[in-house]
Amino acid sequence: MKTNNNNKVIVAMSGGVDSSVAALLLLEAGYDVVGATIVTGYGRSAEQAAQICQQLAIPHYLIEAKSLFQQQVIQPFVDEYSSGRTPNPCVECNARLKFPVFLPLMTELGASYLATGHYVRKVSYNDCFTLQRALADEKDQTYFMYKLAPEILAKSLFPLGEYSKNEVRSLAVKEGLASAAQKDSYDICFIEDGDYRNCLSKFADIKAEPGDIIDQDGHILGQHKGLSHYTLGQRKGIDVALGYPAYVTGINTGNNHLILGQREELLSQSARVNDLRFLTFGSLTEPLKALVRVRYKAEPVWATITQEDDSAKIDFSEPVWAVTPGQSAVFYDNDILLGGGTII
RNA sequence: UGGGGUGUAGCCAAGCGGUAAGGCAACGGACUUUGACUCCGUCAUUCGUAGGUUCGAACCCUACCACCCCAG
Repeated sequence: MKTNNNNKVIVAMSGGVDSSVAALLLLEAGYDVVGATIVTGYGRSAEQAAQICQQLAIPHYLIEAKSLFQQQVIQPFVDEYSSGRTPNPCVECNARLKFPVFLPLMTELGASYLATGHYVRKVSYNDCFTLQRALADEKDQTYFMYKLAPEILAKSLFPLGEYSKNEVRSLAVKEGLASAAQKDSYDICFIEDGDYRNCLSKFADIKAEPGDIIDQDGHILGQHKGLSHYTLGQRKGIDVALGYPAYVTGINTGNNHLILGQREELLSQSARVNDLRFLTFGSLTEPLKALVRVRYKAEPVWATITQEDDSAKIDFSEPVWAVTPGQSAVFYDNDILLGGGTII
């Protein structure tokens, strides 16, 4: 193994501002910085990342991961939609691809650390490493990171945790980095035109099978374009005018029905999750009271989490809107990430 | 066929002689490292058609057309 006090760090470089500045900050802090970019075949090309590395005078490596990406991210994404759930590919990508894929290179180069441009802070809690929400709370990305393996988290560095987006951007400008003016990336990275629906059929032979749109009482309101076009709580794109805003309240793959209803019908007092993960302890021997976020950018809600094997029941202290199977429920102690699970 | 009713944007719908509310949907934008939600903006020179009355009509009159209901 490498010496424990070497300060070689691999920075995951996307070519955007955030990862560029992460590399910059580590250089300034005296780390031995190496840049590396994952090639998935989607999203930004590696060219800009290479250019940034050149500017920073650091080596740049490419990591080929096309088929791994297909297998670990895209396929599960498609499968989830096929079964009427709504996947969160970023959570899976972080856990299964974005971080693990660097491990071989770390070994090869003898690097001690892996750094990314995520807005999160690594902290110790209960003698474990976990994440604290970013100082700039509105940019926080801990929601997407709860499935990170502890051994990977132990080696990770997140230089941007204390910075605001504006600070990061002005650092890039000040340094004259090529990414300084780069527009932020939004939406799923492998969806090119911003609409996942158009791509679903390209990725796999997912059958867009039209069917009935019905209300609570079974009245037919219209025709849907295939259940994978919809998610719980969706209002837009249904093309049904009821006189009041209508939301997707149910997706029934059994009879291929899309169920519409009023907003209030989507409130739930509890939820179940599986694939339970805790970063700060093994498992729950007694119910845990914690703040729970049911989606990225949602007000956290106090809840009681009761573990049952690999799954858990979550009882909310107040009704939560549109708890959606396939999405993640993430647990916090104030701003400390405790863990999470996939809503079923 | 006789009697009654209704025809306003994609859907629902106000308007009742003074120069087209609103809701839903749709579209555009903002927000956003998931899907969503939310927010902002846009959306009938024209009221089934053709005439007529009037200074002026979606609103009154006439005819025609369409649809609905009740009679048969």
